Amino acid sequence: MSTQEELRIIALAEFASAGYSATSLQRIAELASVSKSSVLYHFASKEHLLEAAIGPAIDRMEAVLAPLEGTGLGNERRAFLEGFVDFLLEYRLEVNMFINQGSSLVDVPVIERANTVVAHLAEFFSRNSQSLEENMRFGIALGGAAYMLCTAHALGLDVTPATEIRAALITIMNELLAPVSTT
Amino acid sequence: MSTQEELRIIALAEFASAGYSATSLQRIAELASVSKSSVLYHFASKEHLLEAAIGPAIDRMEAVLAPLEGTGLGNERRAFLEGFVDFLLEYRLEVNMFINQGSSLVDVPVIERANTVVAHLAEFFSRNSQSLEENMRFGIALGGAAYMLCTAHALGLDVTPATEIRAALITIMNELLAPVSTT
DNA sequence: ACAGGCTCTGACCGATCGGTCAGCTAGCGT
DNA sequence: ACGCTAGCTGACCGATCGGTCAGAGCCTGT
Repeated sequence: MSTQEELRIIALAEFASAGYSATSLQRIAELASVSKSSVLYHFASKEHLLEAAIGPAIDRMEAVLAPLEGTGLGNERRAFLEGFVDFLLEYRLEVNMFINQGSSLVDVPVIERANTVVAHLAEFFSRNSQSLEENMRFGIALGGAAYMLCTAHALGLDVTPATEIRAALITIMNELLAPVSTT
Repeated sequence: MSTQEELRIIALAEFASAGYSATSLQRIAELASVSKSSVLYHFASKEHLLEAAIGPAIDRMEAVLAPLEGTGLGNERRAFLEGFVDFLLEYRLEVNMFINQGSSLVDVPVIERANTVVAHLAEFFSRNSQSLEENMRFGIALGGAAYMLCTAHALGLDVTPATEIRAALITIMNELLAPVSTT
């Protein structure tokens, strides 16, 4: 694995667990057994490193959420849900960052892009829900699923059997979103 | 309002929105229109300020979760749920901090206390659930409710009618926790 | 009038932050 | 043998961090 790719992975893990602003370039360099200068050789700045770390996840999220731009989910709801859950499972660390630091890292362009996508998602469900309670179901389902996955280990939850997790997540979220877009 | 109390409130808001490590004492001082030295006069250190800011919320959380230490919820489940939701609504900012920064602020004693309480909560539901899916329902319900409340404004959600929010939250969480401890 | 404590402040400290820069080294094409 | 480039480094920069300290201003009890 190239040094650049290794730095990307280490930075993502540290940004997600300790927080972006609490993670110094010095620490990333030490974890990768290189010098701080080397980090700044591969990535022009700390912000560029953040962008490289979470950019792919945002691209994927945009792709997953693209079908929502149309009139509605229609009969493809389950497929959308599966795609969304797969996204959560594959990009846990990045989602963890969006969830926990998305609001505090405003003014960082790449985070702004993630927030925009999430806002679109929220707007879609807000538009397709007919009451405050339905709207809250969306928030709990999506936020809760993302939150639980990211902090499960901190709660002593075992989430190793990925396929079982996936099936349970889809079932629960499907229930929560039941009233939405069944028109 | 005393300067000390004002600093506590300002610090809590900043810690919750921008993050603990991203918030400098200088900024808190400026928001309160006092000097940084004055902040450190009222609170011995940044960590003491954090403790003062979120300590009351942890006390309250411990009180709300105390009934779980026994054999189970029994027929007091709804009362517990209402107490928990009221806690979430009253201490939104503090809960936001536990959720978003609880894992990254380890080694700070007061945060450790909060994490311990949350771990107890998780352990209780883990013990009283009979499958992975039930366990995940707990995570989604509690985490999702807390998450949604704290970041609702960032998602464009309007959560001003507190009584309506409260009723909807209790309804949804009651559904999610339905299989748990109905024995 | 005066002494003492409470509140607050600016000057200052060492440490660490993100970032710059000149230069070292190894490999490779010619 | 030569020069060029990619990868990497230590020394260094100004800014900001959390925290210390001596002292100013003010209010109150005596």
